Amino acid sequence: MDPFYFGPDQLDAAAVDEDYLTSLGLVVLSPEPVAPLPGGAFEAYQRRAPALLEHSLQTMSRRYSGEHNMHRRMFSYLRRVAHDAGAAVVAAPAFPAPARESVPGFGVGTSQAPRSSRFRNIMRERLRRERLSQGFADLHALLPHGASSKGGKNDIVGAAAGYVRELVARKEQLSARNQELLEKAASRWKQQGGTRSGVGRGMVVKVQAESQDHSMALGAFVRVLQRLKAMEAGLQVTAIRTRFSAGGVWMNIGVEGQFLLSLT
Amino acid sequence: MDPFYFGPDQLDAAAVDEDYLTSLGLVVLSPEPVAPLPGGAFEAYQRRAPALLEHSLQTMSRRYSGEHNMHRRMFSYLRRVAHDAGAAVVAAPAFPAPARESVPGFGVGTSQAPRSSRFRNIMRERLRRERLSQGFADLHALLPHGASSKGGKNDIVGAAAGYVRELVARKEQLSARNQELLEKAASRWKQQGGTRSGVGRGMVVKVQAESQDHSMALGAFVRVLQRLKAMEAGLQVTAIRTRFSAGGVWMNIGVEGQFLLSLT
DNA sequence: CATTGCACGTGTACCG
DNA sequence: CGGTACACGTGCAATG
Repeated sequence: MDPFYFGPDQLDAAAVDEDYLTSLGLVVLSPEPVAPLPGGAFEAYQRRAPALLEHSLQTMSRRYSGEHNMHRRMFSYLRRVAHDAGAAVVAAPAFPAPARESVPGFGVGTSQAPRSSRFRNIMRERLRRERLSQGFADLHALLPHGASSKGGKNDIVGAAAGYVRELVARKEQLSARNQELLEKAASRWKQQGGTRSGVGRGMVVKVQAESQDHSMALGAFVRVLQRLKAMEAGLQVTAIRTRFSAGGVWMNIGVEGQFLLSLT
Repeated sequence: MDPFYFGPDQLDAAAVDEDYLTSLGLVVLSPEPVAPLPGGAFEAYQRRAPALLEHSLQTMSRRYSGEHNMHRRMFSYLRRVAHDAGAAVVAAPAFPAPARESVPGFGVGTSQAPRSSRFRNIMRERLRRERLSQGFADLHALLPHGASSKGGKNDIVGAAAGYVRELVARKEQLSARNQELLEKAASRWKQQGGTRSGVGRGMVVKVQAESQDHSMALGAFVRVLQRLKAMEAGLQVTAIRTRFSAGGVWMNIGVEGQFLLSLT
């Protein structure tokens, strides 16, 4: 009776939304109140194993095992209180939202027929949200740990966009370099012979190192050779002579062609 | 008066939520009803130009210019109807949701003080959602047109995850191939490496190439030297002797220590 | 009809 | 206290 209080449970209030309540994880069985278990919100997108497949239906929606049920218990509690204590103007406007069946035209009649549709809508929406969060978790899992540090949906999409941009750029650059390399290799093979460069004559580049650490000297030589090789234009290495001795190491490189070597 | 109907406009209902109404784009001025303009939901993530920057604050929230205002007009209409016709039990539970100020404890008193806070909360939430949709649009913009075809948030995150996976895989594969190419660019090479592992002490590693391209030979030698240098454990290079001739090039490397060289 | 998807406003938790 | 972020239930549009 008394249809005031905007009536959160305008129906019998006993077994009104039994399916809804069960959907909240508040089954009537289990007298013990499920244990609080606050669990923190969402647990920071717990990065589940890659799980390349099988995220279809099986282990889905298990993350929300004992999670936000505190909300739900509170909701149920509020609803029950609003029903029990006749007074108490607790204006809880949109908790499970009465709105008997989205029939704004007229209020009476047609009371118990469609009730299950609403419940299924709720469940569908919840599942949709859960799936989306799952997708977020998956996406967050395979982002570099540096980016998307805040672990929020917004940050995740931003970081994903940036990461995709970076990956595409890297991929294109790598592909270009690969193609260039391939092309150069094919081109070089045909371009034999022209070792006789015009103005430049042969000369010898000498590199010496006093350190006794052969490894470091090797590193230096590798760097010099890389530099030399990087100057692809009209430069030919004709000989390399290296000696590692106790007091140091030296390296003579014979080259032909004009070049300008600036060892920083 | 009459605090029943859960009171969507429990206050004076004249200039109750003037800021809220203006936020809905329903300013009192403009007698013409703003024109319907359904506009479709979200316009399928209209892929705005890349806009690498400047999506900070300027042109933001302009996408919702004349968009869902139909909803809002309906909302306002419903609220006005609920206020005018005193009866009419139109249970509109959560439209702008009365809940005078989230003060569930007691209903009377403290009526007009905090009203703006709720409005700012609404605006903040709306802006957050809008930002997230913006991120979705950005992310969707740089996905391959084939994937994420359905243009839904869920599909977008899924497609983004798949795309990232594919990009990473492609990148690694490309990098590996690049390295392999660099290593084996001229597959004509006869890399005869002295892969004498065992407990050997001093020995000579011989590398020969038949190509006349000195640059490629240099690259190969650089790589060999890098490999050698990378084996820091108990390995010493004692001498390097290289000769570049017309018919090819060879390189002898004297090493000491046990090692295991596997030139793939 | 039923289903999918989205935006909305709200309540709550966490952080300065 | 205000700020941010999330999940929630709901209404509405569009698609079968």
